[in-house]
Amino acid sequence: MASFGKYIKTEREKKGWSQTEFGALIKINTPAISRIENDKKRLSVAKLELLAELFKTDYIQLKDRYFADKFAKEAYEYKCSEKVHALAETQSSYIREINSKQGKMKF
Amino acid sequence: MASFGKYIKTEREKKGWSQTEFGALIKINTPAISRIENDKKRLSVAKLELLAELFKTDYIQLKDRYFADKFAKEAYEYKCSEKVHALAETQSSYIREINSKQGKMKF
DNA sequence: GTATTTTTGCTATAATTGGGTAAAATTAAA
DNA sequence: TTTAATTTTACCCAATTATAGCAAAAATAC
Repeated sequence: MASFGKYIKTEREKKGWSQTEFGALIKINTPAISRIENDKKRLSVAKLELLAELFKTDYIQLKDRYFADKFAKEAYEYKCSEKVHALAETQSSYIREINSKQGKMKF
Repeated sequence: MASFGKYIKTEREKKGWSQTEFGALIKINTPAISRIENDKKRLSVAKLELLAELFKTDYIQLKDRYFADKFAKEAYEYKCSEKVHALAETQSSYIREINSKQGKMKF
């Protein structure tokens, strides 16, 4: 699976939009689009909903893809072991569990 | 598996250190230790190596634990699906693959 | 060779973060 | 219960990180 940036590039091209046209739709200027597509900069999370609409794709899946890419890059940057995502999975289950029992999150 | 903050608290107590004593060793003041143990703030990544020494534990494993906690919290905060970490795993493999083929990372 | 599209450099500003001080609250000990 | 030690809260700040924009260079298409 390609990076999130490459995914955006591919989908944008499928739609036949230039970076400038696409940028106008999602309200980001052309240089920023370029940097996003080349994974030099990250699309802000706030734009994901609009992005899903523009690409006519499922928002939740898009968000998962976005964060998966983010986590993978961070894990790579900090030289985490291959086990880190499995551990994160365990940790997520734990968080879900304690938050279904008691009410709130405290972090 | 408990949060990273609770892990620190547990290990600190095993050593019989007060937050202040532990803080002196790791060079962070007492209130900050409290916030870290209660998952209100995050220990800076730069302290992980020293932390591993103090706790006499493996640095790589500690780092994995730290990032697993970070990823899990972020996934929870943004309401990612349970699939996100598995996706991240796939993404990590992809990054490792392209970086063993070509030389550098560009992100 | 010109026009369109994409990328790079640089800059300004907003947001986040890790940690600091002082003081309040809690817990333990006398 | 008073005092002493420990932990937590409220508020603040410096430094990094992110966002976003313009101008101009580079690349691609026509």
